[in-house]
Amino acid sequence: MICTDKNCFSPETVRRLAVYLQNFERLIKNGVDVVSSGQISKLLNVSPEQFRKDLSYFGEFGKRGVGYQTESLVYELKKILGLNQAWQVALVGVGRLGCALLNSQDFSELNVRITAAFDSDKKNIDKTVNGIHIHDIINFKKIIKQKKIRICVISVPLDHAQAVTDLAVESGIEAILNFAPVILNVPENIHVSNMDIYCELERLIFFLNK
Amino acid sequence: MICTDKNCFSPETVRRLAVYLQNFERLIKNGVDVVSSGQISKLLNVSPEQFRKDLSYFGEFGKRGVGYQTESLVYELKKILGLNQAWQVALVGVGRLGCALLNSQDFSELNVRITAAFDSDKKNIDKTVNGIHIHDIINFKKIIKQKKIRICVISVPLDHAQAVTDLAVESGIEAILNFAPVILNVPENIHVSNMDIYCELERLIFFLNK
DNA sequence: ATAACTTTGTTAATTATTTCACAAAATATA
DNA sequence: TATATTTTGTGAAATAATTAACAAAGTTAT
Repeated sequence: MICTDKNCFSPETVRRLAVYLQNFERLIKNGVDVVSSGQISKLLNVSPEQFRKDLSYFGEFGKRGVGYQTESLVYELKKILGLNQAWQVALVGVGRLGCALLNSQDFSELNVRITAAFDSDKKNIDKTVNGIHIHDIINFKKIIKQKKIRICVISVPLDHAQAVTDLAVESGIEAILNFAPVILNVPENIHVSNMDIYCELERLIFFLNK
Repeated sequence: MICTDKNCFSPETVRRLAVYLQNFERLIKNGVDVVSSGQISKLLNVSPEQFRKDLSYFGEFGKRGVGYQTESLVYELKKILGLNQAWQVALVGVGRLGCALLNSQDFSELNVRITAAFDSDKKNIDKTVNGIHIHDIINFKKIIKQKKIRICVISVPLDHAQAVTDLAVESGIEAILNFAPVILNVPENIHVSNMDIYCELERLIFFLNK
C-alpha cells in the first residue's frame, strides 16, 4: 500500500500503470486518438473500474462521455511514473542473458536505458555490446558514482548475485532488478524486483495440475 | 483467490510456494536439516505467519517446537506444485533471449525442462542449442501434440507474439510464459504469465522518483 | 433546446489477503 | 516428573484491494 497526501493505492496499481503506458504508446502508433475505459478493459484484461480508479489516484485525465486521449494520457503516465526524465541503468553480468538484455534496446526515444555494463571476465571487459561499453566490475563504484546511476540489473550466476548486490548497495544503487534465482539480502530502503523464469513456470504448472 | 475443498488462498501464495521450494533446495545443499518459520522469515522477507499459513492450506508439514525438515518440505512442496512429475516446455523464438533461456538449463534433476524449440528463421532451423533441437515453426502443432506439451515460452519479437499465441492455443497449449511486451489475447481457460523487463524497471523508477 | 445516451470520477460496499493472538504439541531443563 | 521454552497451526480480527453503484459531465440526436 502506497499513500500520497489523500489517497492510498496498491503496489499493483503501479505495475498496471506501466502496462497502461506501454499499451497507450502502441495505440498512438496505431493511430488511435481516444479510448474509453471499456475498450481498454477488453484490450488489457483489467476491469474498466480498475483502470479508472488506478488513474484517479493521480488526477483526472479522462473526459466524461468521451474517454481518454491517448497522447495526453501517455504524457501523464510518464509524469506519474517519473519517465519524463532520462534514467540510466547499469547491468552486471554480460553472459547470454545480459547480452540479450543489452541488445534488446533499440535506439528510439526510450528514457530508460542501460548505459553501463559490467563483467569480471577478461574476455568481455572493454568490448562493446550494442554500443554499450563493458567495464571491469572493479570499477563499478567509481563509474556508478560518476554517472549518478541509481538502478542496476543483475544478470550474474546465482552464486555471485549476493556479492554483486552488496557491491551495488555500497555503491549507492537504490533499485535492483534481479534475474538470479535467489532472494537478495538488502537494506530495507533498497527496492528489489525479482524476475525468475523457473518460479513463473512452476506457478503455471500449479494451475495446470489441478 | 483459489479454493480447494475447505480453504481459499491467494494467487500470491502459489508464487511464494515456488520461492520456498527454491530456497529449501538450497538449504539442503548447504547442509541445513531443519528450519523454523522465523528463520525462513529472515531469509526470504516473508513474515513467519505468512509462511506458515501458506503451507497450512495444503497440510501440516512442520513439527511444533522444532520447525520444518528441509528434505521433507521440498518433497511436499514439489507435490503441491505438481513437480513430482516431469513437465516439458516448448519455446518459440530462438533469438538472443530465447538462446539464453535454452542455455540456462543445466542437466541436473530439473523436472521442468524446455525440450522443444521453434523458430521461423531458416538460419536457426535444425540447429541445436544446448542439446535442444530447433524446429521449423511450421511443425509446431504436430510436435506439440506428439510430445503432449502443455506449456510454451514465447520469446519472439513484439509484432509476432499474438500470432504465435494464437498458434499455441490452437495447438492445445494451456499455459504461456510471455516475454514480449504486450498483453496477449487468449481464451480464459489459458494461463498467461508476463515477464516484462521494461515494466519492471518503470515500476522501480516510480519508487525512486518519490 | 431538450432528451436520451455515454463515460468518467468517486464514495461506499464487498471481497480478498495478511496479521494477530493463542491453543496445541514438541522439546529442553531442572 | 514437572515446568519453562519453543514453535507450529489456525480461527478471528484487521488491513488492503477490488468492484459496484451512481452522480456529474459531456456528447449526440431530434
